[in-house]
Amino acid sequence: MASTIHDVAKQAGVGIGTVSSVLNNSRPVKENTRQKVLSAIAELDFMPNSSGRRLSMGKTHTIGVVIPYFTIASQIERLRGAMSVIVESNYDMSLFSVENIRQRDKVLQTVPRRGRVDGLLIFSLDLTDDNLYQLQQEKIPTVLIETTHPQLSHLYFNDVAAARKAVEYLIDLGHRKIFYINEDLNDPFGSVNRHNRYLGYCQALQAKNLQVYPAYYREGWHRREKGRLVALDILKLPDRPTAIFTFSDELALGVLQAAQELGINVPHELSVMGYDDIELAQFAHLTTVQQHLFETGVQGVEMLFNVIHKKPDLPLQQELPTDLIIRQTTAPLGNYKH
Amino acid sequence: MASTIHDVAKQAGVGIGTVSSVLNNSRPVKENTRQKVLSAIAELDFMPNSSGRRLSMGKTHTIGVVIPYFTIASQIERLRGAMSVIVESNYDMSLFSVENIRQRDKVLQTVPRRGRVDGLLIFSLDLTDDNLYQLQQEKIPTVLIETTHPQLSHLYFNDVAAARKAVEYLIDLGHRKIFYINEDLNDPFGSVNRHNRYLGYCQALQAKNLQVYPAYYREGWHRREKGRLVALDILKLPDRPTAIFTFSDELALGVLQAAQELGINVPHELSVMGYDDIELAQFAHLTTVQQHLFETGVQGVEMLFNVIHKKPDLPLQQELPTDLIIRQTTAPLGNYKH
DNA sequence: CTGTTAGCGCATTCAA
DNA sequence: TTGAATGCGCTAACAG
Repeated sequence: MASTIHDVAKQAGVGIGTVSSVLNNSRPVKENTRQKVLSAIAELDFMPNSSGRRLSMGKTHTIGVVIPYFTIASQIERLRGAMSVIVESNYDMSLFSVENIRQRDKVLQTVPRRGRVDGLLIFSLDLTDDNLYQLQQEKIPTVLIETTHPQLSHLYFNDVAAARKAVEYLIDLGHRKIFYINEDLNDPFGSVNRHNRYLGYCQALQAKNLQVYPAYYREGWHRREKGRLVALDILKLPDRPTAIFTFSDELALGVLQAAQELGINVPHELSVMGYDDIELAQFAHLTTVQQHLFETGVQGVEMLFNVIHKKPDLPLQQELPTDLIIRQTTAPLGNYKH
Repeated sequence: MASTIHDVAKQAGVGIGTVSSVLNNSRPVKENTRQKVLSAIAELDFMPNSSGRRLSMGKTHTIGVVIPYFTIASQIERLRGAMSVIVESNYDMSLFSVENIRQRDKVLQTVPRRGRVDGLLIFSLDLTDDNLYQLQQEKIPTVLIETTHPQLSHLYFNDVAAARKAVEYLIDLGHRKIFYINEDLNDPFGSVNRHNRYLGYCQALQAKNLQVYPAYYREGWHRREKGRLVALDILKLPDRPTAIFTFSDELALGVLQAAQELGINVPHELSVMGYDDIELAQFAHLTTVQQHLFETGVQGVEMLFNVIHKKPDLPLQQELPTDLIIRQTTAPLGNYKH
């Protein structure tokens, strides 16, 4: 049915080696025979079978992208960035969504095999020793995004510094009662950045000689609704905060919703600071920490191509910048009486 | 390096045929030898090479998903739905983003080949005759979503009826000056649904004995910003509309933004009706036509599996329901004076 | 410059 | 019940 390299060879009256040479420019071919081959290819509408080529070359020309919590807007933004590079290369993108530990372990022990993908881009997943062992076994080029690992190439953010800068900004506005709503520290996929952002929060307070009150620390899940519920709780306190910093924009959007429901004016009665700068953040005029999500995806793929083609001895590591984006959910303390 | 079926056979002291039989349960194996094979597999941490299996079986166990305008929220929602099914099957998902005609033609003439994917899921793309020809040539199972084609399986919406219902709702609220902001009718990827929704708009007016004014028809692009610009234009008219219906939620969000800038109260001075029900629509309390985006992705993959496994003679076709979601951007006319 | 051949790793048929 | 041989379509080494 679909024609093969043999059909082309026969049609052109040459051997299959010559056809292959024309296809891949792998060795010089006399112009005359090249033309014969090319027209045979055109007549038969031939295109080399991908499976055959994969097996023969031992390459898949496929990049696997592993994404936890595919429902999160920030992950989609990164994916878009990664896609924009891959679509212009001659690689395919295979997508693996991971929503729980079972799926993570299944993906991490079946996907990184020769013959499956040439390289792996892993988003926001702290790897277990078992996971790492699997990767090392097969020597599959791997790049981590938004996580670090001493033995793997990665692209990471300085979460401590970024969170610290954000909270210092709130302090400089005059705020003293600043709550932090974190994501679950027991997340199955790891919580290094959760720890780090909290650390940044603490460092900011200490740098300004303010005390860290454990009572100002709360945890939500990564859904907007959770942020709303936690905020409703906090904002009903007799001595409620004048500012809330959250682990993610999703949580912050929930906080905004809660404030609206309680008739609390943002930013005059309450400042809200998010983290991520997802598309919705702009719509909600949310002050937040920008992660350059799209750009991260782009650079992740570029780093992965580097690892695949240049096979560096040591893992590549690169820190990415973050920026504070001031919008309209933060304001100086005391501008407003209620 | 990575072990092969031969290594396993040697380790277990059997032939490779036996190992293959154990792996695929393709023929009975004596329990004793099965155990020997299984423990050899465990010892060597063997997993069959995907490329070898693909070539031998002539199947890729990969579903290709083609998505135009990967930046659009509604497409992501559908993708999530599709992913939720594929991740639990033993298929991989290969993603192909298509942002322009060049990319569309490249993808549609290189991807649907044997050895590349076993099936193709195509979102929101009106196919050209050339595109169709490519698909037919290779007989690759294909399912279209949000487009129709007599010769291909597809999942579609009754855009005419849905738009009509939406506009009739506005009319029933008392509105008479109802603008429609469409997307570009010259979109390179096709405009059947753009035509259909406009048709529904016209039908609604005619059914209520109202006239269709060409002046009430505008076009934007699919970005929010475009919706905003068009709306700014419309809302400054001396005889501005009391209601605006848009092709997409993105456009509607732009309209809301414009109204806010001009100090026009929604819904009391202006009703706004979107289309899609993306996640943001809920956040913006936008009245809209729900497309069940996630569910569409789910059903698309299920239909594709049907086509792949049962090879029906005729293309499968299924109409999907749409619902009007009333939120807070529409209100009866005349409740408010300005 | 080009035709032939030997694998790549597997599933499967044919013998035994 | 099992081992050996064949072929999937291709690339690359080998030989001319």
